[in-house]
Amino acid sequence: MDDKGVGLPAVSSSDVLPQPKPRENYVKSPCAACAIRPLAICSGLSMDELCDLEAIVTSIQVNSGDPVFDEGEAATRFFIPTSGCIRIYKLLGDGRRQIVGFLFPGDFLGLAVEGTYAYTAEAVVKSDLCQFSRRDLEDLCRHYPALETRLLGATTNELAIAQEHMVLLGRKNARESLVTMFLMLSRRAQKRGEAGNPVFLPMTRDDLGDYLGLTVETVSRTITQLKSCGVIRLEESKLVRLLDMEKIEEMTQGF
Amino acid sequence: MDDKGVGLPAVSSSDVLPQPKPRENYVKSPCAACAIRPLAICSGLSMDELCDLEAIVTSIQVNSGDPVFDEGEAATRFFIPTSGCIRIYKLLGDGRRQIVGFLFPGDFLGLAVEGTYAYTAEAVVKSDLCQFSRRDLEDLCRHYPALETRLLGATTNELAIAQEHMVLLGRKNARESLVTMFLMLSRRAQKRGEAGNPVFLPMTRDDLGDYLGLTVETVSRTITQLKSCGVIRLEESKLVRLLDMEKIEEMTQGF
DNA sequence: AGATTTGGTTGATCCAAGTCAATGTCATGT
DNA sequence: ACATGACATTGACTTGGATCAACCAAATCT
Repeated sequence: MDDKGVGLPAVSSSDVLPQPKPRENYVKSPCAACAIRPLAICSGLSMDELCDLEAIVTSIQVNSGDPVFDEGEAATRFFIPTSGCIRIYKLLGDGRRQIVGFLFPGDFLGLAVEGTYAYTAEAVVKSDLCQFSRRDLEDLCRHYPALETRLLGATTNELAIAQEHMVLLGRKNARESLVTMFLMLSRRAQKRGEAGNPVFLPMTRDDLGDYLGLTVETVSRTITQLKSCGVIRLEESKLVRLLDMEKIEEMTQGF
Repeated sequence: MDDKGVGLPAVSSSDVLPQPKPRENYVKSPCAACAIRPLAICSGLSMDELCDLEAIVTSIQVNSGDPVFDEGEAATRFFIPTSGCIRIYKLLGDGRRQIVGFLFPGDFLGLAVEGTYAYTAEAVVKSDLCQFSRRDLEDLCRHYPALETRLLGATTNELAIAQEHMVLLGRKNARESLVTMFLMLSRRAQKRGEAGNPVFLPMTRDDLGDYLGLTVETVSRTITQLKSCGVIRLEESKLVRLLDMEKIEEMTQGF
């Protein structure tokens, strides 16, 4: 659920939590000064390596609702969000949508199967991303195997999050699912150096539903329910205060 | 869903499909002669590399129902099944179980988060596995970066399968889920050089349910339903003949 | 051969979440 | 200030899959 240092190649989990700097309005910053670098696969690189990385990166900005890439598109680019939030999802033929993940600063985006993206990526809110050409990044991996090790660690981490998500989708009820998601978002925010308690939900109720395998109505009703039994409080529609952590942990683990 | 050549580091998908050799009773074979090597991360290695790999591998056998490792255990070992079938799952506090994957010959097993296994692995049927010490494998990756590239490719592939699984769990109904699973097992069997049409299900109905987020009863009823509408035929209780491929593809894609 | 266990199927009933529909609440533009 | 449209909430009703309970068949044990 929460992202941890990871992988087959032992990645220490010590290099997390940078001093939290404001990172809104980030447009084009040299990697060396990047506030979210300690969170991303580009952490732990030498100055030389960092220069080489800087040489191949460009920065892009996407507005709320804009696509980053579509499922099935040729996977020529690789991204690291530096601000905002990205949703990645897959569609069924009749329009049913399953959101398979939300990405935040320091996560990565763009792994491909058979040369094409396996899902669609869209901005949940206005977001900035570092963009690499896939070829450039492959070349860099060949020079700096440590980069590939970090990539493997990050992918392993994604896989663990995906497995947690499967448990949620397959075996948890609406209450447990929502609470699990709130706790997960809280922990991820903390990893990024943010407060974590009033949990900020950048996405709509509809997005929540499509992430949790529920409908909007059920999401809305279940939030109301969690409020009335004192587990959470809504400070604003998208700002959830976690009140009873004991109960929350318990629900999350399925007791 | 089906496993494809993968990843950021472009892995060709050409080196699949070995001549299908009998691999039951495999006990301790040198890697050079290994029938499933073309399927696994150990494919595409030079003779030198293969020798180094052989030097660190041991072979183990597990009986039906035996554990390979448990969730939370220190992740000291890494495995590649060479025969049989392994289920990996996570449990909730009250015993609810979600199977997050089934592994077949050539797949890999043992990625860790924070140094511990994130799920439990158990044999579905009597199975053989190549076993590596994690440390040895890490060392070998340092010598042969291509090995790590293959590992990244395989992990990326796993992630894509996990995402397909999330769509199934979150957005498909019982009929669609079962059909999707049959098709997936068929395709994976074909990749391994097996026939693929009567699909062999090594696992119990209970396992199917815990993979699909359903109960045994629903699995059983839904199979009966699929039989009576002519989509499949049961040649034996664990041998499913796919009859109407057109309909099957359609159901799988959610139209 | 008979007893026990394990896995699979079927039936009756229930309920959590889905569906359909109305209404509320903002934020934005004119 | 008002119209518009996107998002959120609530209510009434339906339903797919869960639950509870038999029952069956095949494998294993004694």
